[in-house]
Amino acid sequence: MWHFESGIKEILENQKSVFHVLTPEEKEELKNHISLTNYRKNEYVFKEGDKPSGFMVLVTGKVKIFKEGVGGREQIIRMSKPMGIIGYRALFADENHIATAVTLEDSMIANITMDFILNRAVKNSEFSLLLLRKFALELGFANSRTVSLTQKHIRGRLAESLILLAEKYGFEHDNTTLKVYMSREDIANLSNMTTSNAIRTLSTFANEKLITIDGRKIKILDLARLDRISKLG
Amino acid sequence: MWHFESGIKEILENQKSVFHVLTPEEKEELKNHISLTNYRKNEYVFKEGDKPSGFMVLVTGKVKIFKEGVGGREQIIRMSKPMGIIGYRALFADENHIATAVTLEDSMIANITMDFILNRAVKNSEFSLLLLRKFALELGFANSRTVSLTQKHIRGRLAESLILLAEKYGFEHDNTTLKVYMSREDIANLSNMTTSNAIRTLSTFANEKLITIDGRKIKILDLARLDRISKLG
DNA sequence: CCTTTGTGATGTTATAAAACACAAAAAAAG
DNA sequence: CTTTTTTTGTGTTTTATAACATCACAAAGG
Repeated sequence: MWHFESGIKEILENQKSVFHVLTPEEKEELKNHISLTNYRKNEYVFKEGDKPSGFMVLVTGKVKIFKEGVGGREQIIRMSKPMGIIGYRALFADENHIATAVTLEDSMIANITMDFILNRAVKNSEFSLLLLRKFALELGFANSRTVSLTQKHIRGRLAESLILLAEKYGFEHDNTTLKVYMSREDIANLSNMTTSNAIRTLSTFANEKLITIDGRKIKILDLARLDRISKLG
Repeated sequence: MWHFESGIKEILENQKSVFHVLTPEEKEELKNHISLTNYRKNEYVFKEGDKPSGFMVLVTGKVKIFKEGVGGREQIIRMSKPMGIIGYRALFADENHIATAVTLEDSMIANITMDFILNRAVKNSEFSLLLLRKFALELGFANSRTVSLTQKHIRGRLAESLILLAEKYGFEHDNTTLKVYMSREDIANLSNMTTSNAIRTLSTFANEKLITIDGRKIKILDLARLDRISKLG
């Protein structure tokens, strides 16, 4: 409802936005093809099976993207942070969404018409290359995750998830508290385990002084050792 | 050693080749940036950690692409067939390879310089869009596989792999024999299970008249039921 | 204020699949 | 043709983790 102007500015100028490589003219035109929407915490952005509405950029907030598996079990396949792009896979594959996006906190999301992306942006080869790079990185991430989630043991998977969250969202000013607050269930869905096992293993990690837990507030005490646990499997 | 000319022609003109969308001039120039190499069965095309040598197209043969996981356990993340592109993820991500490619049979592979791709091909927005589409489809596949491999039980995973192989490589003239001959170990590595369990479960499937096995020759007798087993988990 | 609902915590049991062990058969090498 | 190596097949044991069962506590709602 507010901050819309600064949201547009971010999308156009922020170094981390894919659109910052556009020419001034292209940026000007983009303004006519953008709409911004505010979402409250735990709102659906799109659902598995939905027809994609456009190319989306998360302006502020956090979003989880998950797939529904056997017996409704959710697997979080990606976490998005500001200036991250979402829903673009389905657009370029010309398919419906194969995953669901839900906000983790209040968020603002920009929706850019596919028409603009296809008929303007992609004509700019720097933009194309940047998108190709985004896809390549995400594909690499997905492939690595497949191996981790299938082969690592529970401790390794949880350690990897904690490191992932630390790298993605960073820390609060104390430099140890994870700047993301997820339910145990979400942590479990990110790490391919049951909620009970996420809770149990987090407790074990706390006992081992790798982390401290205070509700949803997680402090990383020993990143090096978490890393070893993750790499070991 | 032979068939090189027809190999080039395939790459330029086959509808399934990404390069068929290039203009005649671009195709002409591409000829100066291609090299063709023959590989024998079970040869490495590239290894995890290698610097990518170029954009590759599998002209003839079959290639498996796998990642090494915990304790050296291999996970096959992709199977490639003629006109499939390989090694492109690392190029666009500007990273070293994160997976290893090995031929399943004698194969011919074209290597196109990245210089040509970046400075010529990507300027053609139809080509860019096609590549973006390839990436989008592969990412969707990877995400779906992550969920299948982590959540489905052994029978479901094996059934899914058999269906995958059938869709990818098709059947011999009898319309039932899979047109791909893999070791039990490879089937296991594709399906995230141990070799023993792949062998055992294949035998079970044969007993249930879902398939017949004769060495590495697998006949699919009841695709519908395999599909149900796969979907059920 | 009490009731309901959601989340977190922990112990117990059940089970799917890995790990292990050993043959037999097939393929490759000498 | 024999020997060696690789691949396939099968039974047994072990183990990691899901499933289940409570319980405690906090938050939300009437």
